[in-house]
Amino acid sequence: MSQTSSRRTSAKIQEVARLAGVSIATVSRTFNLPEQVKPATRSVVEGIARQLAYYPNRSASTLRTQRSKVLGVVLPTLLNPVFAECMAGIAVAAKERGYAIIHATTEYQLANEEQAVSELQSRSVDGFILVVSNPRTSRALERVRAQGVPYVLLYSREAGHPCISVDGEKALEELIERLAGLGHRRIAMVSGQLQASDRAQQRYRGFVAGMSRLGLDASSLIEVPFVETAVGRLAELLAQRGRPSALVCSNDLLAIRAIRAAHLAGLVVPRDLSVVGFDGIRIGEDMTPMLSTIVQPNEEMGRRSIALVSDAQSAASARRPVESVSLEYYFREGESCARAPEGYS
Amino acid sequence: MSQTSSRRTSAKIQEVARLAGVSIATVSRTFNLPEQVKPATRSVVEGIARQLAYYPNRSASTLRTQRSKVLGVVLPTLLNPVFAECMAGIAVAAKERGYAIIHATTEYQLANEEQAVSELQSRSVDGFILVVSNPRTSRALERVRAQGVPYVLLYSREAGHPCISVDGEKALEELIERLAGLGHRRIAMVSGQLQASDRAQQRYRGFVAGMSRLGLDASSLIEVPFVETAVGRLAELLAQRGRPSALVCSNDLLAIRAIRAAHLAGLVVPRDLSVVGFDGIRIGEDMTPMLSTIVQPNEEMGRRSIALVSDAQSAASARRPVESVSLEYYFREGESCARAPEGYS
DNA sequence: TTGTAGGCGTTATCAG
DNA sequence: CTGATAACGCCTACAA
Repeated sequence: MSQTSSRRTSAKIQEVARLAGVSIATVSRTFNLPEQVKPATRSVVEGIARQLAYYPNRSASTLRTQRSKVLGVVLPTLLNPVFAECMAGIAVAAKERGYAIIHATTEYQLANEEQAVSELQSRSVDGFILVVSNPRTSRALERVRAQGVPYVLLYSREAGHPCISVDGEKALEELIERLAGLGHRRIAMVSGQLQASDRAQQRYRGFVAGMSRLGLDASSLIEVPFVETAVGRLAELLAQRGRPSALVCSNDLLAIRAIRAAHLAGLVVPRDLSVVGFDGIRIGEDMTPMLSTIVQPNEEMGRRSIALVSDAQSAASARRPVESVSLEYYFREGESCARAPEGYS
Repeated sequence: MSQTSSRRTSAKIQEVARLAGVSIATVSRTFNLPEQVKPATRSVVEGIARQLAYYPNRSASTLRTQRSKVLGVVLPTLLNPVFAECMAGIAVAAKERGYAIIHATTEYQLANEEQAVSELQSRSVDGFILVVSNPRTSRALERVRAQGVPYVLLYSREAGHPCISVDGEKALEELIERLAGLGHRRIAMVSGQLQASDRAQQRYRGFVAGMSRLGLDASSLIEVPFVETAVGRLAELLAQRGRPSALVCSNDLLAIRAIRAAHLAGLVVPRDLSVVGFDGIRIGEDMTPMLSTIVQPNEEMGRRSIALVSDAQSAASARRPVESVSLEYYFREGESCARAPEGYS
């Protein structure tokens, strides 16, 4: 009953060594450098270890080797499925490579970025995976570089940093072209605060470029600072005459809200209004109408990020030129995007 | 340029001690037992520490104190927003209390539960927050108890274990009553694999109880083993005559898919079919129709779980009777649930 | 192939 | 209030 099996001796490795008739060094090697241990010895040690349910103490090992086998992940929030999906990919790949993940969310607050990095540094993570607001000005990123551990930026594309992303600018340009092909002329972009995210800026640039190229008015930018308020604000705008026939949203969460706003404004999507998102969150596929969107391989991005930092980890010294990865995106047809209404231009 | 500031001396605490003119013991105390250090000394040390950007090495501290200030979280997946929301709550509360989180997902695979726990144990977490398939048979849970660290079960309700949950059984019973009040007689329950989750079972029991109490046929259980296939399967069923007028889903993700299935079957929700979910994921509020559902306070549940284990942590010895927490749920009206079609019974 | 032993950075005990 | 000093459990030259 009383689980007071208080072993004060501890040092289970000693126990294993004793029972196996070897030194603790050999036990250690059995785990870390098995090939250096005679097979016979090894299997004895392994047997005993299993019996005693012994496994090396990670803190001790970390202290000694200066390697924690923990990676730090900093991202805005897990409440946006795009990051949850990304995290899922990260988790899988990390596990495969023997890393654990400690994450911190910034809630889109710049101040939190730096704090998150500090916290993770104090946990002596071996590397960082970061989704920052803006790589160019990020003090968090500075801190990471100062420390010299490997890192990779997710979703950003910034020369001089290892990034994993898709070309959002190009994607948006193509999207505009597609919409124009469907007869849309009045197209508005809905975005979160542009300055809060270089991803949003990237996509916005594509919007402007695409519109300009077709000679369309690219001035319709609807910035919704707080996602919570997006619906009301959008509904108002959509109720006005002269409203756009298509809404291009900077991310899927906004697109979903835009669809709701349209509904509140008495519009039917996609009959009266086309709405397209960006991110390709899975849940968009289950919605009705199914969300039309530009799909990024979020989980893969997560996986690749682990590959990158963990490779950099091993490479260590050879600080090569920084290798970024640009992945493919694609347009998911969905059902929230259709031909522009007749006589609408 | 070359960041080869290779300090071979390391031991920054020594440096701090030296510059502050004290021993490393005092430096340590300044961080851990500030009240034992003369204010004057303390501020000197703090100043130097800040200058050198010194912070205690966690691994060393963990090794010495046998406390990592890391908590382990095991949950099915982050791709279901219900767990992502929960995790968000966990993260906030953990941060407040100085804990970091390492999580592992099971992907609803029993085998992974135990492996996840082992992995986390090897990372010497100070406690566990678990969302397991079934507390009664969980070997993972056994392992945790064997180790003797504090833990708490999320979403489960099982005597003998500290649990944080809402009363899903009662909630479903009440829901049935509500639907009956709206004229629904043919009500079916849509669930994932029952045996894969005691939460689902709990809710199902409530469904049966509620139906029986009203003298309704409670035999309509639609089990969709793989969520991925839910839509197709449901659409088929909904296309048949004699279909239910209301669908009660064991979770919101299923409800969203049910709505899609209804659409594919040519039905309009809620005019032709009412659909209700369970969980209260936020995104349900942004959908059109807004998801009617039973809302659990997911983030709060996460927060409370941290409170529980971290308190148990400090209490340590006094193993009190196990205190579970049952939180309030509520029905979110939404728009996916309405009066039953005329002449439908 | 295996053993010996120093030290990773802290904390806690015990003196002073 | 402060200092000296053992561990904490492991890894890795270096020796054997």
